[in-house]
Amino acid sequence: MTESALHHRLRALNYLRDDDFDALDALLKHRETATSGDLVVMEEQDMHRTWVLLDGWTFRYKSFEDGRRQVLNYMLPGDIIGLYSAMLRRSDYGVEAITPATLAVFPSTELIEALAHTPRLLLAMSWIAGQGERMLDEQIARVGRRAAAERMAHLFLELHVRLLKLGLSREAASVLPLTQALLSDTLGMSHVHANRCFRTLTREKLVALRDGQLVLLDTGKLAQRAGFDAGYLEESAVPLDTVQALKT
Amino acid sequence: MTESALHHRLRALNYLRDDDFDALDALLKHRETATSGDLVVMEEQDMHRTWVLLDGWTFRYKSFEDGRRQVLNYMLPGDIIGLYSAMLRRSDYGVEAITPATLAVFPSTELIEALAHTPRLLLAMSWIAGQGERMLDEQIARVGRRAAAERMAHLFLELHVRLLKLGLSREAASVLPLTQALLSDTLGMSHVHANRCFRTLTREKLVALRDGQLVLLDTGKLAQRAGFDAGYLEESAVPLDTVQALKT
DNA sequence: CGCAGATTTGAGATCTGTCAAGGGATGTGG
DNA sequence: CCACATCCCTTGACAGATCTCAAATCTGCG
Repeated sequence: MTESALHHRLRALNYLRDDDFDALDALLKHRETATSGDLVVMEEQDMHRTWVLLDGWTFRYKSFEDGRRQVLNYMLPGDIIGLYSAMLRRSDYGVEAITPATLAVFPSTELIEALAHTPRLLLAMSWIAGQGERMLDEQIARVGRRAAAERMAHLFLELHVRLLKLGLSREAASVLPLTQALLSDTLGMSHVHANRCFRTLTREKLVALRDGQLVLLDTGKLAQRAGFDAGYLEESAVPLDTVQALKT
Repeated sequence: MTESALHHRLRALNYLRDDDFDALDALLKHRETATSGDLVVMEEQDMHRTWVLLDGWTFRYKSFEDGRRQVLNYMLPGDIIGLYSAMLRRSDYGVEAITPATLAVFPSTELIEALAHTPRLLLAMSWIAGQGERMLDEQIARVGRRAAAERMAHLFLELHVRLLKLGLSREAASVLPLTQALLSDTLGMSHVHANRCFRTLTREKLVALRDGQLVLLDTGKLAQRAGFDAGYLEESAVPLDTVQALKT
């Protein structure tokens, strides 16, 4: 089994043991693939499964009866989809693939069982869940309290930093597989206004469309433009005394 | 020890045993009180503790350098503050009491330890975390994709339904301890506009200010006004097969 | 009484949405 | 190869929503 982004992320925690990883690997046996536009999770669908995104981009969203849609967050390799599936009867959200994607999928009950027997893995999963919640917090603040163009620049930087941490991008720039319609649904604005904001950033030479791809040109200036502080993305190690408690 | 809102909430799950509750009670020994306006958690503060709100209202927020502020969610009795504290070095958010409040407080490491030894409690806590995330999701959709007055009506209903479930309100109406400034920071609008939306709802006889208190007059019409669907607040029981996995 | 905080309102500037239309790229079927 | 459809990006014009600035009222409190 190849080393997945999740493995890499967990290994950085520096306290999981081989048998913890064995328990994880046992979950990740079954694979699924999705192509761009495929639904991984349908809204209102019964959720008995959990996914680990191994490769590709997906996003989680809610849609309204009248067609409006709100993107909640983006999931990149190493992210977990449906961590709470075992606890929730139905999903309130949908998950769709942006790029071709590979996922590991398993019954949520198996996750619960695994966590119940490997407390260090439990700690690690909680840490991942905590990371996810911090990004949801920031999405709320972004949509609620930032100006439209700053919202966009801020989102770009969040994704850039996440890609950097995953080794999927270079320091200077990132390429994002996002359409302006998707951006507008993420940032809570019309697609026309999303285009206006994007064009503004383009004229400022901060971003560009090259061969139909969204390219970040100057992440430093973007950060300044957005008032971006990557603190909420820091994957700080767990304090040692917390780990001590789990030396079974 | 009196039966807390958290106990009541967990008891409704119908699968926790006495020893699970014992483990919980062991955590809840130490109490804190806060008065209106007190900070329970400071932004940027080191977080080694977790709180269980026993009584009163608090809210969680992020603030910007320039004074802007975004409320992320409201916490009512039975809610947990800092569930991920053990994993995160610093808090990215603050927590402030709206009303006089009583909280149980304990080192986050104790929570981890307790969860590692009582898998059913782990499942229950994950369930609570899942509830919390569903409300964050809805807050994103509310702020991102609803019109201002609908945002407000929608928030009112979320709080009303939560109060109902807690037995802290009557079916017909609720009284909310929120100022319009706080509402504006929750809904992502200026306090002037919050007032205008509120006045609109007032003129429609859906809400009122009585003796300085925010009163919901007609939750049925409010729900219609907001396109409110309480589905995301349903605390559905865990499927039986999930629980089976934990019959140790 | 004076002060601080909360609510309320008006006026004008600015932001954002809707409607409408056009262009470019891509893919499919004939 | 062309005709056509589809999807995405782009722009202009106008209407409507929302923000900022400013000021007035009210309440509770010391």
